[in-house]
Amino acid sequence: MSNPVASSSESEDRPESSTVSGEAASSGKPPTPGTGGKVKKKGPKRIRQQRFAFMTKSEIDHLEDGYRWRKYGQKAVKNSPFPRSYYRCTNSKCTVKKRVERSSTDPTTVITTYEGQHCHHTVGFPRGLISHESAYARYLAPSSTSQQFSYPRPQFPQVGDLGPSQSQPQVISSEAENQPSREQPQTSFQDARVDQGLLGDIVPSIMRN
DNA sequence: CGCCTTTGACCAGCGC
DNA sequence: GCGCTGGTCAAAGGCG
Repeated sequence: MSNPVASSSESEDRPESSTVSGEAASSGKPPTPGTGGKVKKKGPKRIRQQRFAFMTKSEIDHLEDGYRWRKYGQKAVKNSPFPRSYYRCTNSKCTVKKRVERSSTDPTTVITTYEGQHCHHTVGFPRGLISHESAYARYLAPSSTSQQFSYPRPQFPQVGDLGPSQSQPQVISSEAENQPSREQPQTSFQDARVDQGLLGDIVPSIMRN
């Protein structure tokens, strides 16, 4: 069985202590023209933002979540024939970023990683689309999400469990690096609430029919 | 006209 | 010290 979770967790489990987004420095974004130094200027220490990764069985790379995203980059990922896309919330006040990549082991599985938290509400569904990701929009929503998520163990749900129930995102990794004491064995992860609440949002009536 | 997508190049961090 | 990978920015083009 090809358990995409393994591969996905790999990408999230790796020591990317540096691959964090320092919106403070990033937002500074000094033009530094002429010399060609157009790349972002990193601060002395990047602050890890709250990350939230999950997998979704879908053929669509870019899933709607109620927010508007602007693609700002795409890179080929090693060990994966599929490129990774980088999205950023179009809201200038919002620094949330999103990475979308397909599982190399399961082309039908899309791994989405949210970084940061939305400082605004959804803009509705500009494209008239509703997707399962809307559930995660709630996660990122400032009004409904204050708790931090963290998996102390690499025990992620198995997508295979989904079976025919496709289009259901599976939380594969979530961490709140922002927390000074991220060592919270018993996090406030409302499994039940999340599970139920998510499913309710994940599979709206429109999709359940 | 405005917004979004695409592509190339550059830099920083990490590993060997 | 060098090389590789990941991540981000900037410019141009296309579409609505």
